[in-house]
This record gives sequence, structure tokens and C-alpha cells, in this order.
Amino acid sequence: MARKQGSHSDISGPKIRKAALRLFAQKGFAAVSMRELATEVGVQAGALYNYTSDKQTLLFDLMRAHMEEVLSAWSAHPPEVAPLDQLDAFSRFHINFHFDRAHEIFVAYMELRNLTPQNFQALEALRRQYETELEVILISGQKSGVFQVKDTRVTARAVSAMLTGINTWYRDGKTLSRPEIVEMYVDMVRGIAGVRV
Amino acid sequence: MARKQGSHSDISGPKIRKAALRLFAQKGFAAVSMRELATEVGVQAGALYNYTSDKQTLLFDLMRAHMEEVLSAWSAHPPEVAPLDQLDAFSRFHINFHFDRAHEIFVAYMELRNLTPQNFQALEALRRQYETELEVILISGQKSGVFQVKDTRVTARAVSAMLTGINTWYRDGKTLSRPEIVEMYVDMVRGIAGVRV
DNA sequence: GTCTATAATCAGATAGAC
DNA sequence: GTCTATCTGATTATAGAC
Repeated sequence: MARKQGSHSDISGPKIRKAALRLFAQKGFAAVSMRELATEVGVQAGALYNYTSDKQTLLFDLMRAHMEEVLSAWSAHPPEVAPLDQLDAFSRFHINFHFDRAHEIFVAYMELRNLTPQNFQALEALRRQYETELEVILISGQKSGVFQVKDTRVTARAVSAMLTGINTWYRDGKTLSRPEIVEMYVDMVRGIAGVRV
Repeated sequence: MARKQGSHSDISGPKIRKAALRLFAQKGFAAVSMRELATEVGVQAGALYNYTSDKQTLLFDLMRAHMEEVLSAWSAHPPEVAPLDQLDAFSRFHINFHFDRAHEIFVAYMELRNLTPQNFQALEALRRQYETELEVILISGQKSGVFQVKDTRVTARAVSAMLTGINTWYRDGKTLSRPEIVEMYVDMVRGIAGVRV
């Protein structure tokens, strides 16, 4: 024990990413120093640079990994046929996926302004790709007449903002359970989409 | 001209607040230095401390001023009787009020984590006060049966997130005008509240 | 009220020993 | 791969002249 040196690439990598996500989410990217992150992980500051070329790249890699996981998970989701079922499935997927990724979603939506222009463009492309998944659903329901939507792009953004907003206040173990939250939001998303009640 | 010294309390104060809001919104509180802010205003860094005791207080004062303005403006709003009219009025008020305060709303909702615990508590009280204004409307409409709402607190948060989200993407002069945005969101808020179409 | 100058600390990133 | 040590520059905030 008390080993001060040695190779830990198999455990330090995940520890760094996990600690960085938590610290960036809680204090903000600019407010977290590499020294603080290193202390949290249990290494010296210099050791972090074996895992990332610089602080900016660390942030970008975390954000990109999150968006790619979202897109991948949604792609692997069982498909629905009817637009209304698709919309409900999207709501449930989004909420459940982010319940256990509070830090990820916080960083992904709050630290966009701390990305370099190039990294911002790359991440914005992924974000738009995800938003388009929702917009496609809205368009199909709009065509079939089951949704009353004036502008699918604006509606997709409104739905996204509402769903993502859950993570700014919901904490487990309070008065409401996760399934209760999910079903309430499924209903409210239907309302935004103009589904006749 | 080219006056390097002298008294400017009447103009430096507002200039500092305006520049701080813009910089904090664009780059984040932690990423903006007092030197950068001073340069933006056109003074030296030390001169800023004639207007604020420290950087934290500057942030808090900006956020508190914004929330108090929101509450004050909503209080001065002409009252409506019917819950549906109240809800529409709230949607219109919130959107229009924040159209010209993009920086303020960005700072107010993104920099909460950079407040000291004491300042956070104070601001959270104001934020909750505003949210309660909306919840009261939802409760009255719930009682009268014009709204189909399961949980007024959750619904108020959902509406807030959706309305506030406008400022993350809307810019003037694009395809959509402000009144168009307002009316679309008024409809979507009705949908969240379960108003039968 | 603003300036210049400075104190005291901390930032990101690197070099070389092990 | 991690450590210690360090470089270079930036940070908040203050002191005293004008």
C-alpha cells in the first residue's frame, strides 16, 4: 500500500473522466483547476497530461462522448410505427437516459461556450443530429394530423428544453418517483405537440 | 479629451454592469477576469473596486437586480381574471421581458453554481417566488377544470424551462419574428397545461 | 474616482528522474 | 505512468499618489 509510483492507466483514465465530469458539472469548467482535478483523482497534476493533451481537449472529449452515447443508445432503441408512439418513446428514452447522467447533461449544455470554435462546431453537429431525431417524429405526426404543430423545429427545441430541464431540479428520493416524473412529462410533451386529449 | 483621470461615477457604474453582464453571459463568470472587464469598460482593474467590494458581489448584485426587475415588472402587469387569460399573459410577459435581456437570463440561470451558499439562497428565494406566481395560476385553472395538470409544481418548472430555453437559440432577424415566437409558445404552454383544444 | 505599482497566490503546461 | 520541480504568465485585491 501507499504506493506512490507505478502504472495505473487502466484505472486512472476512468477516474479522471468521472472526477472531471463531476467537478465541471458542480463548479464549471473554468472554475476547476487541473490541480484540483488531480487531487480528486489522487495523482499529481502533471500525471493528468498522460491522459489528455490539455484541459480543453479533456472537456471536449467528455462532451463528445456523451453526445455519441446518446445518439448510439437512441439508435439501438426498438422502433415504433405510429408517430404518437414514437413521441412517447422519445420522451421516455430521453428522460430515463439522463436520469443517471446528471453530470453529463449539465456539462454538455452549460459548457458549450468554453469550447474552442472548432470543438463547438463539432459538438453542435452532434446536438443538432439528436434534435433532428425528434423533429422527424414531429414531422411525421404533423403530416398524419395526429400532432398540431406550427413549426417542427421550434417545437423540437421547446420539447428538448423542457425535458432537459428536469435535471436542473429533480433529485431521487423526494416526493416523486422516476416513473411518475416520466409519465407526467410524456403527457406534457404530448401537450406541446398538440395531441388532442 | 484623452483625459486619463477624474470622476466618472455616473457613467462608469452602468458601464461596468453592462459590460459584466455581457462578458459573464458570453464567457462565464469564472472565465472573465477583472482586468478583462476593466479593459472592456475603459478603466484600470483597480478602479472597479470603487463599484463593488469583490467579483462575487458584482455577480450577485447583477443576478439579484435581474430577478427583482422580473418580479417588479410582473407585479405591475395588468391582472387577468380567467386562469387561461392569466396563463397566456404570463407566457407573453415572460417571453417579451426576456427578449431584450438575453444576457441577464443567461447569467441568472447559468451562474447559480458560482454564487456563495449565502448568495445562492437569497437568489433561489427570488427565483422560487417568481415560479410560484406561475404555479398559482396553474392551481386556479386546475381547480376550475380548465387545465388538466397532475402536479402544479412540476408543471410550473416544465413551463419555465421551456420558456427560458428560447433565449438559448433565438436571435432576431432570422426567419421568425418575435410575435410569431410568442404566439407559438403561448400555444405550447397551453398544451403543457392540458388546455383542451 | 482613477491611476500606477505591487503583494500574494494560483493557473496551465512541461522536463527529467524513477 | 507518476512523481517532483519549475517555467511563465495570469489572477484577485490592495496601497498610495494625484
